[in-house]
Amino acid sequence: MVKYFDGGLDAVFHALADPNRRHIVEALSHGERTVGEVAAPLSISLPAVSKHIGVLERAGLLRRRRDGRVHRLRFQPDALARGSEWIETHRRFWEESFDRLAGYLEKHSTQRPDKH
Amino acid sequence: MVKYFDGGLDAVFHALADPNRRHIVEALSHGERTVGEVAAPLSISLPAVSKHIGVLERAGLLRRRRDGRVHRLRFQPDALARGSEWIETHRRFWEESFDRLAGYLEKHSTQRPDKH
DNA sequence: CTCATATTTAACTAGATGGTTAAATATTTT
DNA sequence: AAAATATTTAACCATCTAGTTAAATATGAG
Repeated sequence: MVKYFDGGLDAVFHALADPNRRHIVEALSHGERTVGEVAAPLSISLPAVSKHIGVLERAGLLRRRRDGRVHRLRFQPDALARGSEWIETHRRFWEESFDRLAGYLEKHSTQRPDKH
Repeated sequence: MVKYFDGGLDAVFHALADPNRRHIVEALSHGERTVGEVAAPLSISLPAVSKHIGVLERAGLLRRRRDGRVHRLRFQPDALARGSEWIETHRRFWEESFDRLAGYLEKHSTQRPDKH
């Protein structure tokens, strides 16, 4: 199996593919929160939240700081930026293709372009 | 049964969390491709590719057009835009928090803000 | 009609995921 | 020291995933 290194995009997108985990990221996007604070509005058990936090942590989306008996979680925007970059790169490719087609159509406005 | 069936964020991010599927999206970002063309560079069986295409299709990331015995696949950037929007929204929240903190520090430059 | 090509569907499998409850660990409070 | 609080780890389970090979479907070509 040809598994190429992709800079953690698998982990980042996988982490974002769950509504509870996105909810956690949303909570952290407003500031630092403890595990309990982040867990409160979710309708799952604390161990389940703990696992979700682990997934986000391994994906690089949050950082944990132990403060006494609470763990304070902090959003880590760089990992999110990596996901965003991949998406924007491919949206841009598409838009450029679209622009090239538009340009072609402008020059050859009476005929439709070949399919390839 | 298939878990990620609609074009929601779960489905979009889940679809992007696999390198083979991202490779397919990359191929399509350069233009329309058939199933066979998209499958050629991947080191997995055709049925496996067919399933990946189904995942991308259900996530709204591509559209299929039957043309004789080939299926032509077209990238669908709107779904990607939805993923991007979620990411950018939360990066923005974070940056705004950061800006507010910066503004606070500017006004109260001799003291550090409370951790709260 | 028959053969070849393009793609999907079916049936199966090993391993991952997301949830649970119960127990363990670490720290603060009394 | 004992009790309370915050969080993780362990053990378990049902379902989902990503892959496989073999068979089915649909269309095109000779």
